[in-house]
Parts: sequence; structure tokens; C-alpha cells
Amino acid sequence: MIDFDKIDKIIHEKGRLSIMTLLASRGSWSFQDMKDQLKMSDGNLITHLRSLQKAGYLNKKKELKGRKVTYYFLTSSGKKAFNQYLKILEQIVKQGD
Amino acid sequence: MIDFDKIDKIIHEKGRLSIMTLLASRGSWSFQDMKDQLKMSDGNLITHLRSLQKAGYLNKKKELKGRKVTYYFLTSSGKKAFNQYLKILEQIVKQGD
DNA sequence: AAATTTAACTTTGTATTACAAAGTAATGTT
DNA sequence: AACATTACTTTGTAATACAAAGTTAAATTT
Repeated sequence: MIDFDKIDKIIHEKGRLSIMTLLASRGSWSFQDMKDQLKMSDGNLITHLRSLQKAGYLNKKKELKGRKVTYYFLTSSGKKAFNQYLKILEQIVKQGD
Repeated sequence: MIDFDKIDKIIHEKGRLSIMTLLASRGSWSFQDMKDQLKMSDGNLITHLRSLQKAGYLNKKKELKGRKVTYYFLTSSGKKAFNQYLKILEQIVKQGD
């Protein structure tokens, strides 16, 4: 049986899942680009980013050349957690018991 | 890009996702067997079952021979919705854009 | 027949959380 | 100096997951 208890609740939520997927697909994203891509409000996006960061799944670096921009990227722990999460999704997709 | 907005919130929740996966893998399940399998409390299980039923994703039939048993099974609409959901999971797993 | 057990609920309460909207701080542009 | 933009923070609301305990009806045991 699939162990649904292992589903990482932090990642599983729709908003954060989309953030994690973005970051996994391409190294780093600015706040603004994510906001545009995911069509989230500032408040909602920053809250999810913060909880992902609190979980140690991502980090940010600020750049101050030109306009100030904050880039977000997965930590290695974040990549690991996301891969674990994907494994469970795979099992669900395969419907294996 | 994956359309995360299409993720069916009713199905996406961990508890209901496990129920849907169970029902998709095998025709019908009794309340009791699901409870044992998923280790959910009565209240939690029935609440999720009810919301899935309200969404038209499952139905139940009661049998009264021997002890009373309620069997739950997916409706065709439920199967359809679950397949849709699985398609998005597949996309996420594949990380395709 | 009475008491007990079991299945399938219902009710209640708590604690979390998603999300939007509006406000703020710091820097850059005109 | 005025305005715009980025990246926040704060506040409030509404939804919801979940556990625990109580309820009802049928079946079995005594």
C-alpha cells in the first residue's frame, strides 16, 4: 500500500506545490516572476515562500544592482524532500499497491 | 506550464486522495475496511466520504445480510475526476513545462 | 428477553491555514 | 521632490482537518 502519511504536507498544498515545481524545473526565480507565473497575490506568495523557507526547503538571495530583486532557489534539503514527494505521486499515478 | 489551478481541491487533500486511490484500485470498500486500511478516525473518514459523495465522486450501498455493512464505490464522474487529477500528477512527476 | 457488541454514523470543539486586501519600507526613476 | 516598483508585513475572514465523544440501529451473546 501507498503510505499516504508520508505525503509532506508542506509540499502538498497546491500553492506551495506549484512553487516547488517551478523551482525544481529551473534554478532560481524572482519574486516577481513567480507572482506573474503563478498568479498569486503578494501576501499569499510570500507566506508560502516563508513557510517553505522555514522548513528549510528554499533560500533567497537579494540582488541590488538595478531594481532590487529577490531570487528564490531550492536548498538541497528542498530538492530531496521534493523528490521524496514525487516518488509518492508516482506510486499514486501507477496505482500500484 | 502545468495548470495548477486545475488541481481538484476536493481530491487533492491527503485524506480524500487516499480514499480515492483506494476506491480506484479496487471496486468497493466497506467503511470498516477503509478505516483499518487508512487508520482514520470514524469522524474524519465519514466527513471525507461525505464530501466526496456531495461532490458526486462516490456512492454507497448498504447491505444488511449478516452485520450491517456500507460499501463505498466511485461513480463514473468520480473516476473521471480522478483520472483528470492523475494527469496533472503525471505532469508534475515528469516536470515537463 | 435483556445486555452487549458492532457498524456507521453525528456532534462538538479546537487549531490550523489559505488567501485577499491594504498598508509599509527601501530603492530607483523622472 | 514626486512617483513607481519590489518585496515585503499586517490584518481579517472563512474554510477545514481532525479527534473525541456521543448516538442509533441491528446482530449476537447470555
